[in-house]
Amino acid sequence: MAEIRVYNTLSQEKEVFVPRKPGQVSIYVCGVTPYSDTHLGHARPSVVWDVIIRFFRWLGYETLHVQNFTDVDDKIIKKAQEEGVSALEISKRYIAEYLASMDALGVLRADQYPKVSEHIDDIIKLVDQLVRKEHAYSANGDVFFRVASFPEYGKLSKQKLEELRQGTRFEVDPKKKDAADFALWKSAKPGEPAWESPWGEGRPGWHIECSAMSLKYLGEAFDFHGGGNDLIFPHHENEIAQSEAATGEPLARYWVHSGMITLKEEKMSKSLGNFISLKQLLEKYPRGLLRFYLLSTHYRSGLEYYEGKLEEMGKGWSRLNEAALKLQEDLAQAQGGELSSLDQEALEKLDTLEKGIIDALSDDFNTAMALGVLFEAVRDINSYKHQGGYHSQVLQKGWDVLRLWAGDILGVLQLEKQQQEGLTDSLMQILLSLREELRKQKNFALADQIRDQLAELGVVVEDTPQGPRWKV
RNA sequence: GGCGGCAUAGCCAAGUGGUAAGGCAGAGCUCUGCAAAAGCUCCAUUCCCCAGUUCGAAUCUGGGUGCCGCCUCCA
Repeated sequence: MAEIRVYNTLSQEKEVFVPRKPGQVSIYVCGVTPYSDTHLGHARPSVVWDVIIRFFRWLGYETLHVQNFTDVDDKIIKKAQEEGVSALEISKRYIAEYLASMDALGVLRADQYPKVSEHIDDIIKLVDQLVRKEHAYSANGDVFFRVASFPEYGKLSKQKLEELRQGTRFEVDPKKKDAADFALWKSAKPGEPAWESPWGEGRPGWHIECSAMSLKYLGEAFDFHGGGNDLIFPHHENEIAQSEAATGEPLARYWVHSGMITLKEEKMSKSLGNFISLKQLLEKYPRGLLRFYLLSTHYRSGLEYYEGKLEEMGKGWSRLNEAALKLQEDLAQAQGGELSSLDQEALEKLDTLEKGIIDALSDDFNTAMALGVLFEAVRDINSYKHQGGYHSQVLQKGWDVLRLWAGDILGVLQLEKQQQEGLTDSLMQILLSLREELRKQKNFALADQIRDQLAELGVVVEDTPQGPRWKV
């Protein structure tokens, strides 16, 4: 089994991955607060973790993937009040929207999607435990985490407690004993969702849900905790404090954070109002291209989005996709027989390249490099065919490599023709065979007219030695 | 102000001590009725700047400069 190296935000170094339990990988990825449409920024961690999980499975690991929905939150409540519906109704709507978008992106479903609203008891128990251990205190129905009681506070974000106290830009809640303390439980305000608790009616603060739910579904010291790097502070820092103060065990072994998507060099976010809706992108671009774009840069780097970016990337992507598509067609006509030196050489190259892909993904999930190697494979395969190679073993190997890595693991291929009924296919067959007849009769004027008019509809016809192909 | 990160060709982007992957764009050629697709060749003596360590640095150290993120809800 290949050695996996992972950059751990906690140690700020690449570390060799050693699972908590041999052969098993446990993963908690912070999900979304469902109060508005899913945007491109949300797609990044989802697709990155999708690839990581697919890769681990290919390596033979059993994976357990938990992703939460923070469905009790100020923004949801506000939205609900604006629309005059219940908070639950809002979160339900946007959870469905989120899952539909992720399905459309080809992201595998998590094993569990725990919601705050369904884990109030677990949260209360955890808060209570922290209060008993004097890591937390109640004040007029609120409960705060006593940051000073956890000496390692700041270890993830590399913040010093003193700096944090000074850096507070907001008015400090006078009920807090320390400016850096944070709420575990908030007392109920009129008209807001509230639950009974030992401290009176109220609801959980942000952060505590992830501690409670990750503990419940994954236990202590699970393998990976992930999310966008904007969650490092305060969210993940506070999770660590809560969980580790309560259990005395590490929360997670490896902290993996993905970079932000920026728009005009500014972070894409709901609060800035500069987000690109995922739903809109999915209507406009193929799923495979979207994933190709998201995976074209290392997951920790920032990724710029701008109008026309997908079009630019589309040219490269379609070369990769077309190569796979053609290979699939070629397989039907492939020939067997003895392997020539050309065949032999091609097989060896493909073998080396496949190892390169595995190495790239093993080294901190370097999808950008894996894609680079896949392009080399495409060039080699095309070149092989250009030289007259047609051996089934080689074509099969090429197809296997592309299908597995570009297809099954990275998920950037789009092999099915998009939005295309069987009827269109049949009609195109008729049209193209007629055009072939015209070309045989050297009636190029008419043949070109057909091709040009199809092009106007967005249908591209290519005349190849194996006959005409078409694509949208 | 504190913390973290980044700076590689016109653009996107790998590369963490051994002499610059890959993609797009561009130039030439092959194939082709023409086109498209595909292939071949070319396209960074050089990696923001300045010092240093080293036989050797894009890669390590120190100092600049610029940009991004976090410190407030955020993927």
